[in-house]
Amino acid sequence: MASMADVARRANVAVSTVSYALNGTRPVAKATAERIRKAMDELGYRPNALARGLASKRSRNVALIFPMLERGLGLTEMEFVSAAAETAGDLGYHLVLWSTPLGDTDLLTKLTRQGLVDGVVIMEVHLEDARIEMLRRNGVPFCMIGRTGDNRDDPFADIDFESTVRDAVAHLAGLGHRSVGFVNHSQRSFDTGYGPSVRAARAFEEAAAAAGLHGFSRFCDDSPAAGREIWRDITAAEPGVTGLIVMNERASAGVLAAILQQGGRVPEDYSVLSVASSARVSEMTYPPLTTYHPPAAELGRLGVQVLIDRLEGREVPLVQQLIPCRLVLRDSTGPAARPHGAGS
Amino acid sequence: MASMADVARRANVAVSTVSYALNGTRPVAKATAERIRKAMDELGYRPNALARGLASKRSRNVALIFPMLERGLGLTEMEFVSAAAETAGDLGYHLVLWSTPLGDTDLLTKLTRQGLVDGVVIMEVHLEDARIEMLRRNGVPFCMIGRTGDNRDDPFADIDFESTVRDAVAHLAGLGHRSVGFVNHSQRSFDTGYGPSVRAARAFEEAAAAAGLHGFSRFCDDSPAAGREIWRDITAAEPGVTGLIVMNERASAGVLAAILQQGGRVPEDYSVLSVASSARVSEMTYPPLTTYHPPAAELGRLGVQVLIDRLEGREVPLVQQLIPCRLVLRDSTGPAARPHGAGS
DNA sequence: TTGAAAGCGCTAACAG
DNA sequence: CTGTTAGCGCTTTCAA
Repeated sequence: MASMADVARRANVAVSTVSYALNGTRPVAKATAERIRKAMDELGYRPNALARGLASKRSRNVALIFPMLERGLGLTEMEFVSAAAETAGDLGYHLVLWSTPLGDTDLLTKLTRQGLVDGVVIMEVHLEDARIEMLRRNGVPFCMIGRTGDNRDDPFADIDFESTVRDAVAHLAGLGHRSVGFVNHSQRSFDTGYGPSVRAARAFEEAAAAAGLHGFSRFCDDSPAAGREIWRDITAAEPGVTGLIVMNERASAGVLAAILQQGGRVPEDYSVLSVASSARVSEMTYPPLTTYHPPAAELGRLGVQVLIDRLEGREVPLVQQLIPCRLVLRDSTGPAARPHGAGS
Repeated sequence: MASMADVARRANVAVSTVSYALNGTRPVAKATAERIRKAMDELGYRPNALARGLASKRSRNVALIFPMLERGLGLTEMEFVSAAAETAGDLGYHLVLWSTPLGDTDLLTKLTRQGLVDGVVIMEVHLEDARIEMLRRNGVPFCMIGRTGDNRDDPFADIDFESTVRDAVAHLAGLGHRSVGFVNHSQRSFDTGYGPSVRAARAFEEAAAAAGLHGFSRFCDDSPAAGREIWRDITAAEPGVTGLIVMNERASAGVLAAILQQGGRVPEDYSVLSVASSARVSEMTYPPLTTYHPPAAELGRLGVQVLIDRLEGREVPLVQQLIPCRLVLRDSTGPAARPHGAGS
């Protein structure tokens, strides 16, 4: 493997000149630069990333802190990771994947101190997140996907759950629905301060009240079975229901199945509107779900872009960006029917 | 950030001794070792990954070569990546994600020469794959997920499509189906030598013949719309069909929808058996799909394990492992009905 | 059982 | 505009 010294020798210059030419850190005469360039590709030279990092104290690696979740990762996460990796590459960085359990601050501290990465993008941030405090304390540059409750001046990119849920409620209200339910993630996710659960729950209450309709909420485990059960529960407790907003991808299939099984029709009798569910999954159900798709790729791109901007010391304003989900109409929503699934 | 010199000073030993103690590369007196250990955690010392890598010429990083596909990544890939990252971490390695277009050998060569990683796990290997040839030529240690056509002595882990498809055919044959179709990925995927498409197609032909049933195949683009279309095509051309094996996750929903739309019932009139489709997606359809689930996590684990074994120079036999998909019974298959969807 | 010292390949003063 | 040189923090000979 050709080293910088080899290149220097072949071009008849000092190694430093090669370095300067390579990084543009200092002006180099045109002729010299050309000789160096030539020597480089005759030798197939590639700078050694480790040596460069060690000397410059900048590895040009960033880590993606990637949750190990019991509930597993979804397609949204896949899109996110994919976009993050691509963006890092485009900006001349490498993306390292750190798969860590949510609570494990110690592991994160260890990883962080190894000097392998210049900063981190951290997923699945909770309202109170010990990991964020650790990063702040240790001066590790970071960008959050999601955000803490107390956040002030740390950069983040997150889904705008508030506006998305508001839009969803407005969408159903506009179709004439007067009694609308919200199916959230599990009670546990809410209790542990999982941002989406907490913010969406609050936003739903407010939006329903503002729209003057009867709104009610349910927590629901992330599984089709739980979705089926929650529908039974809802029809028992809320006989007037005609519209449902579901922010729980796995449960949504169960809800649809339960409705059909009871002889209900979607969307003639009930409208089901999915929130923050990936395109690939929403198109699989019967009927295909009208959905607010999460901006997964945008978030991935933005997260690493913002982080790298900071690392490069650019004079950038603090980025705290909220991106709403985008409505994709499919076949699960329509004008409200009379209650009790009486048909149209 | 405390360095090794700091630790050495505090423990009253030479840096080399600290190094030896840390790596167990040379015996160190018990008392000395203890003093060093103490100094280390008083200082919160963590060895610098770059320096260590530069000096030892082993970065303890491995890359995952991660395809940038037009058709996008699925949940199977997510599970795979997740398991790979976790395994790498468990073995004391870091996983770097290299998102590269399938054909881009040059990019890969560049990345590879930077000395950031000791080896690579490469996904989405095609029957003829220029990337593999490049890795071989440049002496980059690797482990394939999938395999080339000419493969001899390179390690790989792959889904056993042959046996899986054979099992799938046997499953339907056992239920009394005599006319069975196979819905593959796109014609293009087959033509470009995408292993799963090619191997499964061949395996289906053979298994159908061996089982003495009428088998026919169709290529199908990866989308629900294409799935719907293919079903119309099939019912027109193969009126006797009662069973379908679908190795195309996105198309499967379309197939189901088209069947229902034509008034057919699943599984009473038609059995639909999904192959290599993730659990999270198969459970979303109506009815939920009986599926042969891909061993994504196992492959991810195995891939990095095998690679790291080689990197550590362990005396390991060549691993070329095929893992079959695992049958999960859901509601889309049942005993064969009389043809024409006449019902039971 | 331990130390001293020469690099690993590069960057970034410092000096011309 | 270019060269010399001292590290970056570690591993690993060589020598004791």
